[in-house]
Amino acid sequence: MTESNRLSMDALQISCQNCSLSQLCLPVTLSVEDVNRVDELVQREKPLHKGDFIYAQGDVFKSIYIVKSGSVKSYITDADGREQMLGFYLPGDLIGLAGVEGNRQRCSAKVLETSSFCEVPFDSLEKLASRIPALQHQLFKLFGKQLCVEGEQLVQLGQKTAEQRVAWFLLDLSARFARRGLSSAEFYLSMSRHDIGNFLGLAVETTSRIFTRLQQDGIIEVNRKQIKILEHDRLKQLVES
Amino acid sequence: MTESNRLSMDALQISCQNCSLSQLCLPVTLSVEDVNRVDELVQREKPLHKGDFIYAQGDVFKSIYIVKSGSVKSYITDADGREQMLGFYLPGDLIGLAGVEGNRQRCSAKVLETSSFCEVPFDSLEKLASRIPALQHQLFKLFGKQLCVEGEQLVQLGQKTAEQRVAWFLLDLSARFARRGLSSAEFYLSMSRHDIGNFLGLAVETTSRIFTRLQQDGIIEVNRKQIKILEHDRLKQLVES
DNA sequence: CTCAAATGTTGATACAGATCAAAAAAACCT
DNA sequence: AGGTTTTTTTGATCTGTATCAACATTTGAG
Repeated sequence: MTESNRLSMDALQISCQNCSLSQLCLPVTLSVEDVNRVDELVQREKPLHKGDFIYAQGDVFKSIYIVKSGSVKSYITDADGREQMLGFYLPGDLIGLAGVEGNRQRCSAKVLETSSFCEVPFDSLEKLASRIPALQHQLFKLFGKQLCVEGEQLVQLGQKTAEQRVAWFLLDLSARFARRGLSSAEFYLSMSRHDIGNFLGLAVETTSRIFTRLQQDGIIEVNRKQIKILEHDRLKQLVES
Repeated sequence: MTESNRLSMDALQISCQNCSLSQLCLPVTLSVEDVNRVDELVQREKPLHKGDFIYAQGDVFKSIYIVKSGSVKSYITDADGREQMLGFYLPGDLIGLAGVEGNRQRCSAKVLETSSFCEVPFDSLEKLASRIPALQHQLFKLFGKQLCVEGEQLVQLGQKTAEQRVAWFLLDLSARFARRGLSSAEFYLSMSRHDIGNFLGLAVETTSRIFTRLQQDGIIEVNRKQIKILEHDRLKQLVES
């Protein structure tokens, strides 16, 4: 296959029109022309690798990003250098919205495994949004969704036991994989135990112990980073009890 | 003073044009005409009293609200009935943004003391925003700001000790009062110790003890709900240590 | 004004989860 | 492949904060 061939195939494959993720990041009835207008804004860079930054805390805010493949973690580093995980992002998820305020990225976004992205310059997107009401509405909804996600996280950190937090974490991921057409019962954790613990406000050791305990109880099966949920219902019970 | 007199004075007083809070909720250079267009959307209802709901979790999302006077708490009630405080709102603060997602209020907003509000129907605001780019931009920024606020909260809940959380809480309020032209050193807490504890992920007893300890250490002076910050710097040190 | 209910404070105790320590397992180099 | 580093697991101990209990204070209702 010649280089030009590959390029044209890529160009064909990569457009919002036929992107399987568009139901996640553009779940709105935009006309074909409108989708194409959005599509024209999208910059598709080379894939990034594990440990690479999409952006770092303090960077000038320019674009938002949509995960096309792979996964990403975002976290805040506070005054005394400690990190607080804010979230993990899967294909179709949007990253960087909080940056609008103050024109600076409020957190760092680091790639957990080789991943690719769509980059959308926010000022262009804004301009387009004021011409396409449905797009504007969609953007507001995406902001609102992010607020809900963080609200749910606050509930977890504020009230739940270590076991409940881990159970919630697994169920949340499970549901998110399911929405992407992947197995809700068996999946791979691209983030470290340390990251999971930090995200949930727990020490690494506690996180590890809970995984072990859930396995001993026959609720999940853990194989390193591969997780199998054996008893979805009991996991759910744990979270709500 | 006749009834009609009072009404007209109210009408005069209450407009975005001359509202002292507009720098908080509309901090953007909109033209006089544009501000008036926003103003036309604003519904100003009678004040609500302590314990009244602005909206309850699950209500259909219709409007966003700006606190004009008084204060408000917002919280999520989860499956097993426990509440998690999401935030406290002061004059100029916006409430209800998270509701855009799913068209339902994601949390309840309850009035902490007699308070008044501006209600802005969101669909009208959206329509106006697509005609006024600066307004659209401002709305995006307000969403972004809310995301930052919640991100900061996650850092607090995830990493800090009880003492650090209370110190942060006091400094945060202090700064917010200051931005409203009120004293940053002395203020009134309209929320209960229970609410503060819940917000910070602490038991009431712990919260109360920390207030006492901070007072014993000469850092603050507590008189029931009246707080005086004596040593702003030591408070700041606590948060960052 | 008086009593009941709600809110706040203080003390004693228990325990979940942090921290310390060390070994085991994986991942990463060159 | 072999050696180094990183990540994960497991065990022992410690501690901050929750919980339980009791009392004090404030608020609110009639």
